[in-house]
Amino acid sequence: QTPAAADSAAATPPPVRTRWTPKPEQILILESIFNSGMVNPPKDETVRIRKLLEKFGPVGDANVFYWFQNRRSRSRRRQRQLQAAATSASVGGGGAGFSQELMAADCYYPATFWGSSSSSGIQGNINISDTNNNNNNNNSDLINFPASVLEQSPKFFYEDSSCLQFRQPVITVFINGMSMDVSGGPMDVKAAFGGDFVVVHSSGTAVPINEYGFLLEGLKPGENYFLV
Amino acid sequence: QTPAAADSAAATPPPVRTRWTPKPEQILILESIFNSGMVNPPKDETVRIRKLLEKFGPVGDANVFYWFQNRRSRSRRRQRQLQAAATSASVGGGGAGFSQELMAADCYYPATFWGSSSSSGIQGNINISDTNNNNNNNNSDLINFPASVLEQSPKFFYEDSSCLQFRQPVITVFINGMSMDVSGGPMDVKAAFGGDFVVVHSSGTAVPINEYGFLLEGLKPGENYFLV
DNA sequence: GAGATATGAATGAACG
DNA sequence: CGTTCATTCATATCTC
Repeated sequence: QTPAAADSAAATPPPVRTRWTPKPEQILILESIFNSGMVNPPKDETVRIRKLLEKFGPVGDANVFYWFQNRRSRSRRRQRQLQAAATSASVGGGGAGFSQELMAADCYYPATFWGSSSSSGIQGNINISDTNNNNNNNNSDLINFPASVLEQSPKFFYEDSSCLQFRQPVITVFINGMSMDVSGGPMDVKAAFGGDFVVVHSSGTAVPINEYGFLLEGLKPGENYFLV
Repeated sequence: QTPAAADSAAATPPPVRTRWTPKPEQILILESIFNSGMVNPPKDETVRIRKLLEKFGPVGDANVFYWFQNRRSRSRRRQRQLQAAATSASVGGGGAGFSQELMAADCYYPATFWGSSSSSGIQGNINISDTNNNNNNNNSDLINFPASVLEQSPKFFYEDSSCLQFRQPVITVFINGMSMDVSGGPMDVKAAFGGDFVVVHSSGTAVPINEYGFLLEGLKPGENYFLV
């Protein structure tokens, strides 16, 4: 039953969750299975797991499947992240940021694929989602712009130190008669001027571009060009 | 679900989760990057951004990743919302070459752009994850830096002198009859003009915007536009 | 300081 | 599997 239903609104007392929200007990079970090494349960295992989980609340095979998929994916990502973090050196400030999750060991498992390669239906059953989205919540969500941000204007950069960023010289040229500052090196015409223009020098010769739309050479400071 | 309540433990032992609170300077930087068109920075870019932000306070790659993810999501939703609100406006129109395209305001775009169409490979999309390897090369012989990486409104333009600089050529156009300097590349309409306008060229055609409310292409120097 | 809002973080569900 | 989207949760921030 979709919210549509035509009839009058009002109804939506039934707290229909569009997406599965695992109960703490379910998470505990899933977590322990995962941590035991079974990070990628075959289909039949998935079904068993689902049945186990059902004792604590509605859940479908697909939910279990997705859970493991996400768990593997995110666990691995985190692993990589901090691996990389270790690689990168110091930098003072050391970041903040990351969340908890102590890092359940990501122990890989032989990997038994189920269902052959990929997808193909994960199985069609289920889902809790029986529907609906509902929600009458109307949240307004207007924009926003950190007003406070605009106020405090700071002077940024002025001190650099570790930022190997190469910067390209900015030169001043005349485009269609107007003075303009542009990158001194080869540039992406479309990105810079907003369209696939042919840049023509005042002498009448067009500035050559490569197959990607980049100027092969930078413009010459103080010269006049036209966008055609 | 509240962490409490669960008899047995849940999956979040550490109840104290302090969240990153970006400094005004950091927000300004992030906003300018986003508004410049880089709405979905690849992993390496994310790292660079994080390093830049670190000058103003502790921050991790994950924070940057989440920031862009949330920014895209919320910007997109907002855009969708007001597009829906505008749907009621006459749509088809047929012919008169004028009003017709006023509402063509929303042409979806692939999503990761900023290299503009063809930039050669800088873009890719990855995220925090990335794995590995790859990236071998880096000898770009062409690209240097996405030209579209920049700064957006000429007003704030911290001509700094250090690293990473986001700046795009500024062009002069006429908006509602007034001469005005704007970013030459794709820009965030709302951020630039202060409202969700449809930018109409003097020829009567509307300048297309993407799902985030960004102009797909920059304005043309010296041309006349109207905000509707 | 309770309620409303802005927004960082987390995660289920897809897609390719 | 990596990536991305849509929601949801939780907290920082602001207001009266």
